[in-house]
Amino acid sequence: MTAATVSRALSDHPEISAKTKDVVKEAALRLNYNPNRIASSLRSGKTHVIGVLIPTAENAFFGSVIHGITNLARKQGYSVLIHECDELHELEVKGIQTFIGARVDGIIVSMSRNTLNYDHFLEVKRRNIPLVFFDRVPEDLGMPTVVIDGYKGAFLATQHLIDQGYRRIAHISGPVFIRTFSDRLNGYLAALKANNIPVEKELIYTGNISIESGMEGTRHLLQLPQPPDAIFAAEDFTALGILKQLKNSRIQVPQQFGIFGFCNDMFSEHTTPSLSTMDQQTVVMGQEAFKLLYGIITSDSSVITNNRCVIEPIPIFRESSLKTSIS
Amino acid sequence: MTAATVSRALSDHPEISAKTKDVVKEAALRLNYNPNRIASSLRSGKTHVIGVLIPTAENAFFGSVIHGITNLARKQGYSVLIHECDELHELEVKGIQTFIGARVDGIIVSMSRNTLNYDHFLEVKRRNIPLVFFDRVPEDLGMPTVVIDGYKGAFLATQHLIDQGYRRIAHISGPVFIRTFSDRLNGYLAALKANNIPVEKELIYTGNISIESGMEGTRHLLQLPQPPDAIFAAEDFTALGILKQLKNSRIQVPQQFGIFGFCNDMFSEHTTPSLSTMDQQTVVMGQEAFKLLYGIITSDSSVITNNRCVIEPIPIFRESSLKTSIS
DNA sequence: CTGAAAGCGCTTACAG
DNA sequence: CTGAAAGCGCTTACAG
Repeated sequence: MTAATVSRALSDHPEISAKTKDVVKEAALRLNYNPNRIASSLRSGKTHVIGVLIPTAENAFFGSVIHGITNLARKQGYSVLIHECDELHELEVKGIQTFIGARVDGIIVSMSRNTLNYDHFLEVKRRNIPLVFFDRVPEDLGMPTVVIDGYKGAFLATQHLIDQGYRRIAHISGPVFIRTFSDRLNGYLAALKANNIPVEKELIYTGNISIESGMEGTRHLLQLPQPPDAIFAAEDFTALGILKQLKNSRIQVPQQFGIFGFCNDMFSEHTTPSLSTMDQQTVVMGQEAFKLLYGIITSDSSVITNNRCVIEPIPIFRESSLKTSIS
Repeated sequence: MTAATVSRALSDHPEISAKTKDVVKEAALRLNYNPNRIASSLRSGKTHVIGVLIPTAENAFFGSVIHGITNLARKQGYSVLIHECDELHELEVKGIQTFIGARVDGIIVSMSRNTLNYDHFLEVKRRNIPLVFFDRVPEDLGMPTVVIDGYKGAFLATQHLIDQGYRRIAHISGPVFIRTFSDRLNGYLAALKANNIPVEKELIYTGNISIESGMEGTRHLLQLPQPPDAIFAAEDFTALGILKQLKNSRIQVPQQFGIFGFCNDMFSEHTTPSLSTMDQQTVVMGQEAFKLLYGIITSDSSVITNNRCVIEPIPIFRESSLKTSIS
């Protein structure tokens, strides 16, 4: 029996007899034979490895997305290479080069905050390596992406605060040059408009995604001539800062003041009061990213129609915004 | 110029002239040449890939350790393959087989809770693939491990509660058949002894690492004839449950009751009051695991002397245990 | 249904 | 200092 026959038997080649397959498989098991995937990859041109490039694994969001990706990947026989860029464009480029060197079958990326130059992604495209982005996606590159509907999430959050009877609703945003945060700002603005509430520019504070900026923004908003009685925060750390500052100022949440966050971070259900927020379905996001990539890898045609997946945000109503259920 | 010369020039082989190297490197850059690492691996027998096997990436602890591993690995030119076992022994075995098939240069493992059979690890050893464990390590396999000093952490936490003036200190443990939790239980017992405090069995409640079991344990302890006035919890979710139950029972923390947790989970600094806990230096743990593995990979001798790395726990004193600074 | 042969793209011992 | 040749362990088109 030759290596060719063994190879075919182990991969269930249709032209091999059942008897031969049995003999080969039994022997493989007995001898603890573990095929060399490196050799297989070199010959077949398929590595069954995908690369995942993220800012950092030290972050519940990305950890959760990785979980979604690897779980589905394993079921389809793919292994996952992880690279972190630590928000450095240079390391992002290096990660892509490593993936190309490893001849991965596809790449999933969430960009560094500091990436403005897309040459490395264009190089991936030039080499016809399937590429999917999630959450932090490049604009106008026409590449497949998975994102959360931040506009809708912000709209729903703001509408909820209005429905709960809050009258002046402020927004503490993140850096709005980032699409993620401008989307949420726009959703907030749209909800005000839909309720015929005039937009007041002084009620919009630009923060930087941190507890400190949440506190700072709150102090700023509270000393306005007409302070707000609720804040929609662009993400949960900001919301936590708002909560801390209101406690310092002895303002009751949610009775006197409402808070709504975004992200459903680990801690948000454990604060006192617990934080209302938008869940981003992070595991689903990872799964959808892999599905999109897998679809491209396995499609013979290079034309992918549905190349944009939008995840629904799920409102999580907790104590910080439920005025009516308390009063 | 032959492929051999190019290969040598690119890897800075000492026998190649500087001029040739320059020519080759310039051309490589100009043509966007990216060497095929698969072919290189097949020939050289080194993949420069390590495998990391964890229960799940959807957990801040493991995400943080991965961060520590990948950061150091990248600096040494290694890529990281991730596999999750979802606490299933079967998937753990599959992950090891995948790593062997991928011919990784080394493997880092934190075991599934349900792993009792070590055959897959012995197979790794038999194939002389360097293997390092962290946190959840097998007993008596004599393999290199990185663990936190849970005994010491528990001792320090208990001593701190005593020093703060708490008189009856209970312990809500995790499943004590797991070494991690028996170590912490023993550290608690040792601290009591060191202070001549008699051990009372009814003050030790066995929980299951959850908010619910923290609450349940607290209810149980509070209805004792002589209830405790402080609890050292084996980990932070349990500590959070304790806090929630004490709030329900209108018991003031830390004035009437002290709480000390373990792990320094994301949420623990954001509860009200914030939770005192033991930080596990998770990033350092990942770094040490990689260092240990790298040492084995690069050592010519297979004799590794220091094959056990013990990480110091760092006490984080927060509101839930600081009675004296308040009164 | 199975075998013989070529080849994936590198690296490296050997020769000069 | 550089080249020619072999070979890593598979897969696959071709032949029978």
